[in-house]
Amino acid sequence: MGISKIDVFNERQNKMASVFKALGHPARIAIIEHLLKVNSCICGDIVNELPLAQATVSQHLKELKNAEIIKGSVEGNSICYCLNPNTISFIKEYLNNITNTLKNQINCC
Amino acid sequence: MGISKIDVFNERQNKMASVFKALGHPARIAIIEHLLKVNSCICGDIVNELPLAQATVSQHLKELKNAEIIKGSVEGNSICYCLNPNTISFIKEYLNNITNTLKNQINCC
DNA sequence: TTTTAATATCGCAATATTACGATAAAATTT
DNA sequence: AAATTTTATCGTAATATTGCGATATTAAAA
Repeated sequence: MGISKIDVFNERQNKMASVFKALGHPARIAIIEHLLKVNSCICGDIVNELPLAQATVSQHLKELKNAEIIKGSVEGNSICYCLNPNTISFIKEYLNNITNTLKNQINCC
Repeated sequence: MGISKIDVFNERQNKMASVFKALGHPARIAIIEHLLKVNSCICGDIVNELPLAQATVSQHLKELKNAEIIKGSVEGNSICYCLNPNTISFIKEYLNNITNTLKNQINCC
């Protein structure tokens, strides 16, 4: 017991959940906001920006990369990170669908 | 160790993370999609729609309610649930800000 | 080639989440 | 009032996440 029953949900549901889950931690939100703030790709100063150990930041970056929320490319002896606009758009589209469906809906609450 | 360091991040970051976290489980995505599918509020048949025990569904509903993603109101001896459009809009705005900032950004990845 | 710098991974402890049976609570029906 | 229906909560086991020190890896610099 206690194991997530991801096999009983469809692929889209699992995909959406995993993207949202990746966004569901303040450290990862902070990473995203830092990437936005510097107005370019980041090659190497993310660790210094966060009040977390290097190993921890690396783990969070990995999760954001797995969810394709950020992209990373090797640049010399550091790695450049930036947001993946495709995934942001993907989430926005999902939410737009929700909003559009809600518009035509009879709500009692 | 291992405890989330939510105290070192700002309020907005923690708020965003908690909303995304609430969306970060396929069962909760399925609940949301079911609420959309029936095209109205749901008074009582969520449990039968999901391949999960009643206690588990109740727990997921609670999390969605805590994150203000759904609203619930008592209706006779059942409870009516529907999506909270405000929270959906809140998330969309956050993502719009990201997209807008990305537009003016020099990306190297 | 050795040193340095930047990231990633391992291993572990602490904590959180997930799932569900059992039971409680509250309103409806009989 | 007793039975039924609906939802919430408790307790607990299984699993997942978080955080970090230690260590590995990889590339640049000296």
